[in-house]
This record gives sequence, C-alpha cells and structure tokens, in this order.
Amino acid sequence: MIHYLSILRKMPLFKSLDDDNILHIIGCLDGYTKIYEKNQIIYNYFDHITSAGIVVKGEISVVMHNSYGNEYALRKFTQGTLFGEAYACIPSEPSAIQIIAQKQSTVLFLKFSNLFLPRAVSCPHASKITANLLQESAKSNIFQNKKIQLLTEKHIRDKLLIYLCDLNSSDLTITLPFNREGFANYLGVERSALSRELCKMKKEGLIDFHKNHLTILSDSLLIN
Amino acid sequence: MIHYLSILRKMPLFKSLDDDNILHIIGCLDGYTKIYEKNQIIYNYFDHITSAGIVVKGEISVVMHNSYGNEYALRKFTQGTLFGEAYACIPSEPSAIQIIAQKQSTVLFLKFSNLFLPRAVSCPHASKITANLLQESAKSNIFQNKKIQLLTEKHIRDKLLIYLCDLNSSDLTITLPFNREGFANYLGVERSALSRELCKMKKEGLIDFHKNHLTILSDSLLIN
DNA sequence: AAAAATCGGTTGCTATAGCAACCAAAGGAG
DNA sequence: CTCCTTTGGTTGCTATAGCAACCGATTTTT
Repeated sequence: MIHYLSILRKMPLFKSLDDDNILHIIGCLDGYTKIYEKNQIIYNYFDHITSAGIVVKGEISVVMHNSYGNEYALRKFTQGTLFGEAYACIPSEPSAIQIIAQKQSTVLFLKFSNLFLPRAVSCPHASKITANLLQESAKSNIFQNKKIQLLTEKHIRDKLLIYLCDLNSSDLTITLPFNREGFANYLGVERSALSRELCKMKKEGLIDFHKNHLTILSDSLLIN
Repeated sequence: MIHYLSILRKMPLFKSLDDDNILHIIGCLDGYTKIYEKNQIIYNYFDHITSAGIVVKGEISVVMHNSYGNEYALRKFTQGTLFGEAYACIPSEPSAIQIIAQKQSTVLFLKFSNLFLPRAVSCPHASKITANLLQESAKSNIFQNKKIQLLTEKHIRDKLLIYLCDLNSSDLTITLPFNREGFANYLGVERSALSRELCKMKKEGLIDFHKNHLTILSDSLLIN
C-alpha cells in the first residue's frame, strides 16, 4: 500500500480519479520514488526529461542561471505539487532549467511520455490524466504569461506593483515566499536596488514591511 | 466540404487524425469561423475565453500593454497556428493578453473547454486531440521559459545574445520577425537603447545588420 | 507626384539600477 | 553561550538604459 496516496488524492492532476485508478496509473506511467538530499540536483541543464516529478515530501525549486552564473529561482514547489511536466511531454527538448532539492525531499516520478503511446490514448484513465495535465499545463502557461508581463516592465517599482497586483490577495498583509535575495532574483533585479526601492516606498507611505512580511498601506497601489 | 482542411491536416494539433476525424472533432468542439479586419480585437483583456483560435488565413498577434500603456508583442501567429489554447482550457481565468488581427484574417474557433466534459474523455478522437494539445501546451511552456530567461537578463547585450543563441539557426544571417521597435518591445527595452547597443556591436565587429537582417560575424557570440 | 506617416539611427540629459563593499542584526551550529 | 553564517539595509560610484527630441530615409497614402 502506498502511504502517500493521501497527498496524490488532493492534487488537481488526479481529479476525478479514485485510489484504484491512481495506483493503476502510477503503474502505467512507470512510477517510482526517489529520495534527494538538500541541494542535490534532480534535473540538470540539457537533460532530456521523460518523467515529471511530484513532491511527496520536502521542497524543491526550479532555477535558472543568468549569463554571469548567478542563480535565480523560477518557482518553488512543496508537497503535493507537480514539476517538470512540460519537458516530460517533450523529451526531445533539452532542459533549460535546473531542478534542485531545497531540503531532503521525496519525489515520485511519472513517465508522462507514456501518455502519448497509442494504448494510453484509448485508456479512459490515462485520458483523464492527460486532460487534467492539460489544465495544469495551461495554468502554468498563464502563470508564465504574467511573469513575462512583470519582467517586461522597465522599472523596479513597476515590477513590484505588478507582483503585488497579481497576488490578488484579499489581505493587505502579504507574506512573500522569498527572502530578499530570492525576491530580487524573481523580479530580475539587483538585491540592493530592490532594497532601495522598497525603502523608498516605505518612506512615501505606500507600504510597510519587515523581512518577508509586507503590508500595502495605499489602496491606490493596486488600482493601476 | 471545408476548404481549409488542408491547413488543419498539417498542424501538430491534428497529428494522427484523418480528415473524417478532424471534421468530427470540429463538430464536437462547436467549431465556427469568423473573419476579422486589420487591427480588430479578437480577444481582449479580462475576457473569459472558452474557445481557442486557429489562424486559417492572415496574421494575428498576441500583445500586452505595460503600465504606461505601451504595447508589446508576445508572439505573432500566421496560417496554421493555434492561439489562446491556455485560456480556453481555464475559462475562469480572465485574459491578461490581447489578441489582435494584424491583417484581414480568418479564424476557426474551437471550444476546447468541451474536451473536459465526461463524454470527451471517453472519446478516443477527443483524447487524441487532448494529447496533441498537451504537447502544444508543453512546447509553449518551454518557449515561455526561454523568454523568461531572456527577460531576466539585466543588460541589453545579454538579452540579445540569448535571443540569438535561442534561434539556434544553422545560418549566420538571420531575418528578425520584427521591425526595430517590435524587437525592442520583445526584449523589454527602449528602442533607442537597442539601436545604440546594436551599433556598438557592429562597431566591435561582432555583428552586421541592415533593417531586420542580422549577420553574426563572431562565432564566440554563440558560445556562452 | 506630393504629402503624410513610419522607421531607424543619433544624441544629450538624467534617472535608474548595477556593482561592490561594508555593517549590524538575526539565526543556526556546536 | 559563543562563533560563524546568513540576511538585509546602506551607500558611493558608475555604467547603463530610459526618455525625449530630431532628422533623414523609406514607405504608404491620397
């Protein structure tokens, strides 16, 4: 009996599938788990990826390096999230990203390229997974569109405003999922420049912040 | 008889499907065509999109506007290409993009949200489309990853180098799919600053260019 | 063919952001 | 508890890029 089934059951990927279906699918997709230590590389640049991963335990992050070798995080994934699914669907494309365990993590690998075999297309369970996966992929697309919009802004302040708007939080106090350096990397700017801009906005009375907790003081921030 | 079937047949979306299947699918997905005039808006910001489009004739572009209202093109699509598929799979998400006809264009709309109905999941033809669509979506994801990498670079020269590397062209002379302003928007920089940098690189003997034709003179450009 | 619009290079000015270096506070390890 | 590492604010300097404006060349419109 697979003990992490309770995690999978909640994932959008397995929506409308019962435990038996899930176990069946894991078999069809050559599922296996592997444990990674902190900072261990799960997928590296130029890898040809055939299996996507599901974080069963721990935390992993998807990173890139810019041309000077500085690392920047694209996304972080915790328990119950899927990563690498785009590359797993297009194994011919060498990976332009690196995936690293942030702490000791257990990953369930599923060979999504199997979904394109003739037998999968005619299997209703596999088709359901394919449909769910398509929605996940579409969500990821939309998310990336927003990131592209953010990065296209020319000034740090504008990037920050877009970031805050996109959060769409009902709460005016936000807990950022980064430390300052990570946030700067995410926005594609220099840490010191980000600090400078944040402090400027604090002085102007627009926001307040301590560490990774940020409060929006002026509603006008979120209008444009 | 649908006269644009010859276009659809070549699309990855309809891979492994014969003409009868394609016509059947178009029916299932409530397919219909519509003609747009130059500069007409096909999808607007905040639209809830349920149908993706296929360019049957003409050219359309996917654009965004930054916070100062300047337009920038994300992608251009010509005959035989698919657009809006991500939003069509997640109709609840309001569009963050605008899609505009660049010239008089004919678009075939397919209601992809139908793919998630129970009857579609159990139909092998629909499942085939779903699988093909998943691969298209995955490709789009990978493409966007590269764009994110490009935009995260801090300097214009670095953005240019990544752009040129990603083209992966065997030919050292490249025809850019933009005019200068469009190129600047794509890279997320100022036109004048781009011109300045291009001319600098020309003076340094790295590249040569006239209008939208660019030649790489130094192989070392493409190494890093 | 003339007029108008677009396009692309140029340039001066300036704000911005990158970069490096320093330091204080907080957090973790032993 | 102490030491060491990480984190984040600060600052001076400077290169870069944004912005506006101009102009000549090319293209499109009428």
